[in-house]
Amino acid sequence: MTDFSLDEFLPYQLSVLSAHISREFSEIYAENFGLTVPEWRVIVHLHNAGPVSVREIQARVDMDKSKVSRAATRLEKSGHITKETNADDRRLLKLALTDKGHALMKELIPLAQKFEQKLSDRLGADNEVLREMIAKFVKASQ
Amino acid sequence: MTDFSLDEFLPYQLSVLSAHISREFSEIYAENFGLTVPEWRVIVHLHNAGPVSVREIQARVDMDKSKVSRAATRLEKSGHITKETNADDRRLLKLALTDKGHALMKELIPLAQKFEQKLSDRLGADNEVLREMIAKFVKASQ
DNA sequence: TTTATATCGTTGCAAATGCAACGAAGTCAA
DNA sequence: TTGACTTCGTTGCATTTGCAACGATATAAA
Repeated sequence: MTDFSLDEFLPYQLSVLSAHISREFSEIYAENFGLTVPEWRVIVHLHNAGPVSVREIQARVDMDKSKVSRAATRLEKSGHITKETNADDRRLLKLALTDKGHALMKELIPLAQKFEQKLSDRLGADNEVLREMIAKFVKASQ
Repeated sequence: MTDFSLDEFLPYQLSVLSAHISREFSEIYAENFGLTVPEWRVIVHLHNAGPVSVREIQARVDMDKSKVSRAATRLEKSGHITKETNADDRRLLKLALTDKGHALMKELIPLAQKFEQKLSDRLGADNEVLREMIAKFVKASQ
């Protein structure tokens, strides 16, 4: 009988690891701010990149466009972003943070940085090497 | 304005990496055998561990019990596993692979090993170190 | 025995998901 | 200008998900 251990299967390990860490972090911003993961990704990207289209976010943040669209709708309803049509190309939207959105980011970013620090502590001596390797692996897998 | 890059945020990187690799692999067994990820996890665990309860799988395979239960129901319908009640404790189920289930595993395991090899090639010199570090990280995060 | 409490697997339900299809808007060649 | 084709964001739909609640069974104390 062929032997095979799920525990040592890299796709499985990565999935478990990612799920645990995502949940750990999302509990922070879900509890405090009522955000979902897609909303978090959209709002962070808008904070970094400034006003952009749905298509732009979709490409940069690894989410289906319907997921982006729905997250953007919720963020608009909660007053964190605005949606305008791009005057140059009226197929495109221009999503942008509101003042309320910026204020939210001002609270969220320190929490994210604190969480990053927590992960670094958890990794100890492996921290930098592991991060570099994962970054390389991400690129090689895209 | 505080700066924060999603690209360098470890939870995000892990999520993207895990999603890509899971999809890459699931395309193999989804196309060829019509399995979902939860079904794959259940059937692999049964192959390794022999007959066990839903509770046992839930704990060992990092899935909610409802997910395990539904995957098991589908696997039973497709003839890959059987469900019996445990005679010693009639609250428990005893899930076990059928001959058809064993035959499926005999085909699937080589594909999984081939995929592992592909990932190892992709990782190159990082392969062993990264795997060790991830295993450690998984344990530290549980 | 009776009663209270815990555990097991299933199910109902609301929310989230991926995917395809859609209308609107843009492009470009005939 | 027309018509074919592409791209954008939204939406419909079937499926999956997480979570809580449930009945059934087991355990243990009164």
